[in-house]
Amino acid sequence: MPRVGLNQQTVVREAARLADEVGFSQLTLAALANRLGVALPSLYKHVRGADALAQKLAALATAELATEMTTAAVGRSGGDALRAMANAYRGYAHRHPGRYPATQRVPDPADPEHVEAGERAVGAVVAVLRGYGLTGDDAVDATRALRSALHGFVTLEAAGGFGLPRDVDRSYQQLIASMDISFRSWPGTGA
Amino acid sequence: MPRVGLNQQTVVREAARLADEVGFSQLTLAALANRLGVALPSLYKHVRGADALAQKLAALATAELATEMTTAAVGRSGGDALRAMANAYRGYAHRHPGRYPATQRVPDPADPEHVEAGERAVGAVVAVLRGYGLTGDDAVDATRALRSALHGFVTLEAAGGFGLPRDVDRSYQQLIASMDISFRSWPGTGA
DNA sequence: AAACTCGGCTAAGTGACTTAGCTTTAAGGC
DNA sequence: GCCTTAAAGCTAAGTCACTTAGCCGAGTTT
Repeated sequence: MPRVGLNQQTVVREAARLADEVGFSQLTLAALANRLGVALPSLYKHVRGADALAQKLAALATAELATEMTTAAVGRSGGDALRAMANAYRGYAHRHPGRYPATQRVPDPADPEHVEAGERAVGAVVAVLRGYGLTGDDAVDATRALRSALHGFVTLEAAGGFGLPRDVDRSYQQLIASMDISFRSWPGTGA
Repeated sequence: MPRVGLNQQTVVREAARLADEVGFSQLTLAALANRLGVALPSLYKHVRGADALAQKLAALATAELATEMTTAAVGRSGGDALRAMANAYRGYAHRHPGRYPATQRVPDPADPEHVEAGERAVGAVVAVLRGYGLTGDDAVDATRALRSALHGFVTLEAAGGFGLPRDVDRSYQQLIASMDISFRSWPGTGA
């Protein structure tokens, strides 16, 4: 039997592609093995199992998302940076519907790349909020608020929770605009 | 063999209890059958299968959540109503960690009770927003924003995405306060 | 060329869901 | 009070996904 020449990276990358096609919850080792042209148990030479694959996929997707968020915000500030980053966030979820859910997995402390990717993602948000003068506790609260809003919107949208998809773009822009207003007069700032 | 005397309602109610104990994703027909004192295939006399059970559980949980949201907001208005409803929302998710994820399933058009429950939940939000003078397109956008924020926060919190759980309560109150500010000067209102 | 590593394989076991088909309970008609 | 019958329970068996064990040959190293 000729060797296919897999390694962990090729396996995880193909898993990401497959997840985007069939959905994260439909990602199965059998389908992945089939796609890679090997028998299913052969995958265990490269990943420790289904859960470990999901974790590695999370690390990959989180790193990609963090990069796109950072890139979008660079060279901008305030509402401009916020809009760019928020649109990058939702754009990633749209382009990678299978990878996005993976990013919600809490980083594995045993995987430095995963931890670093998570820190970069949060760091991108914190950097944007610093442009609003938010630091310390306020930055923590505001970061959580922004993450909640973005993640919640994208998740509900993906789940089909918004009825007709017609005006979803506009609703998202309004959400961003409302967050912009909130951050300018953040509750804890003046009081 | 004496009959246990199950029906669909008892099965779904027990599934809800079990889900709260072991988690929605760990809810299994085998465990449920064991809990009810019957063999696994016997459950098929009452529910059509695992997916149908999840849908019925979604209908139950959505109805409960809608009731709690409505009850919390009744007799209040503006920021008062918003705070009460938001706290009821998160409170339900805390008290019923297994049922809450079920509420994210889009209502099954073939299940009138499920559809009605979903409408009541959205109706509760819309009613609160009417207290801010938000109607029409603005109400649609604001409803989506509020649902996104609440759902996103609760989901990230449940997933352990907020690091130390110490100040999560305060962050939630700040989120609500920021939504209150947003709704008072909703982006689309004045412009 | 021999040896060794390692990436592939087959075989086999577990747990979850599902279907098919049988049995027996319990209710209702006669 | 018996007989019929719908339905609630059961066992048996099949599918699918994940996992482990252990074999074998390809490719590299010496």
